[in-house]
Amino acid sequence: MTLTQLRYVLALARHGSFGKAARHCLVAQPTLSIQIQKLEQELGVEIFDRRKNPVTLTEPGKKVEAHARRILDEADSLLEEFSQESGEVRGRIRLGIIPTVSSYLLPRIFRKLKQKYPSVEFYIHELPTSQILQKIQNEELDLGILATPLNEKMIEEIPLYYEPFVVYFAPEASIPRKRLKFDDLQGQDLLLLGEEHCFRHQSLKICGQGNAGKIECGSLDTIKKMVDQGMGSTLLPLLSANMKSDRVVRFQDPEPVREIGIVHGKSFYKSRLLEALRETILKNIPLDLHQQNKRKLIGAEDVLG
Amino acid sequence: MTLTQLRYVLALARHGSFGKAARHCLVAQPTLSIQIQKLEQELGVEIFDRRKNPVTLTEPGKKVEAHARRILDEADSLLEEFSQESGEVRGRIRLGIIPTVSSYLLPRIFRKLKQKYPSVEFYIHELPTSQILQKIQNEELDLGILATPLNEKMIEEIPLYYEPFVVYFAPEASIPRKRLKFDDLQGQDLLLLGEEHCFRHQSLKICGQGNAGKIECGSLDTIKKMVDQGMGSTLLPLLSANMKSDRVVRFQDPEPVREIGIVHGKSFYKSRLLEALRETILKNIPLDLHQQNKRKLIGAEDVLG
DNA sequence: TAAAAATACTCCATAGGTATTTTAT
DNA sequence: ATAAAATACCTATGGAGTATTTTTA
Repeated sequence: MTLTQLRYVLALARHGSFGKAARHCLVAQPTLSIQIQKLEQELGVEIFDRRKNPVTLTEPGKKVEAHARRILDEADSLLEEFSQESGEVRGRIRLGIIPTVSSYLLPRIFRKLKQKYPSVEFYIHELPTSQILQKIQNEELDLGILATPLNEKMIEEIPLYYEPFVVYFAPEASIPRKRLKFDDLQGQDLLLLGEEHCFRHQSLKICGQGNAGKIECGSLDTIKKMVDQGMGSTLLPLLSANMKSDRVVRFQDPEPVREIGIVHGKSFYKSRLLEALRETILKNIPLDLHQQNKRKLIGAEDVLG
Repeated sequence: MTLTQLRYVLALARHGSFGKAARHCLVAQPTLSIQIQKLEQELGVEIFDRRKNPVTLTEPGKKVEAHARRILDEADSLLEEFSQESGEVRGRIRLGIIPTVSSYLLPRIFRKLKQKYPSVEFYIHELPTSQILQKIQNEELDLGILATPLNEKMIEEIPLYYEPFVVYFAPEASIPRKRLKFDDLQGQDLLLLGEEHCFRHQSLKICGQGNAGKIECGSLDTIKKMVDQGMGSTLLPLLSANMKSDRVVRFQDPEPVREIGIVHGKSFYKSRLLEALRETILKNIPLDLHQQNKRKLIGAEDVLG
């Protein structure tokens, strides 16, 4: 039994599929498969029911998972308390990041990143998805943070988190219920970002092509101000919304979410930097964004901004 | 960080020396050294102060140890709950065991051993130390359980537990105090086992050669009966004594103990069987025999029975 | 017939072993 | 001078990778 195997158990229990769990653990699917098998052999129990989809914990599996969680919580707290990132992380990293993530994610992580990895030079470019991909292939950028999955050959994806779409209502608007149903948006006139933003296209997937408003804005902050002026309502990504406002309303399950991931070219060596970045991000966003859970994934394919 | 490394931390903290800890972990000393170093590197802390003798936990080291204990407790409880000993342990084992251990240890473990490892044939021979060693070298026995350390070349030793010597007083005897001092035995006429028992020689190390009694017995059970008849007092190994009797008295620290260990010839492959046996024994003796702690070790060298 | 898990193999990092040197008492 | 820890070097287990086959919805 190894700590790694236990981490795999948690990941598989969370994500319900060997492939997804493997991607979240930054390993290949067979690696995770084999390690789970080995643990099952050692313990002499089937931990997962592979016939079900998504893959489910068996009854003894639930006990194993509970133990694993306690073990890893304790282990992580030890690593937390000390943990020197041994070989100091250094180097240069050129990062592309889409605007609807950038303004709300970077403030949460930038300071900590700088102080934890002072020997890393960060170059950050706020760009739409299409340009990020292009620059990664030209090796003008090392990493991108954007909405996934893209299913682009030549691009490696690593999922980061799942960000719910929320609705931001105009001051006068009547709010149908505390947790919106999917249909509640039909007929609403929504304020949307311009064509170059993938968030616009994802929003349209949610509310239907019909109600694309006549106004297009350049940034979410502009949109929010216009909503405040009563010019209409809009969809926002959760991290950009003021969740304390009673005009910000979430959806019922299955809540629509977008997946935010890190991408890199095939040539990019899996550096400690990537793991450091990923870790820092996950530590500084609300816990419930870590997993997809029962939420409905609004894909990013074919809607590159 | 691995579970193994954490086990090494606990062992080293317990035993205070890399060599001893390694023996208790069934690995070589450099193996343990290196793993401790690696963990220290990863955590960026000195866990142990190697200048001290015995090796001591540093301040941060104490925190690491506390974490490690919690992690391993949880991990062991998981393994306890399931753990299939995967590749079934099978085979034949010829075990020699000295009489002063045999009668009191075997009843504690034999039933459990049989039911946990039904495919193992146990052959058990109650013999004095010298014969066990001889038969191991002739490959007539696979393992021996006896008092260690022996420092015999050609014989591998693995420590098992540390068994206090206690005094069993005759019914009329006056008992000097609740916890005896080392000197309290001087002048007492002790009943002792015959020459062939190493326990006799160890007893004499404790009470001085002077007071070897005139009576020599063949077994501890005989001795106990004679003590009950008022023929004198004696020393007993803790596991053979009825600790509820108020005529059984322990020593103050540093309490004298004998080390009981498993030995085997160099050719004996380290089988799962050995580990199984060791584990079963440790699980079925009082916890405070597991470590030497502050007790005074009465060696078995030069007093082969 | 796709999508996902399992299998086959190859590779390499590293835990573990033996022999030896260094260090501290 | 002796005992213990560290170091050097080797071996081998097993974690991880890619490519492929098997399975199931």
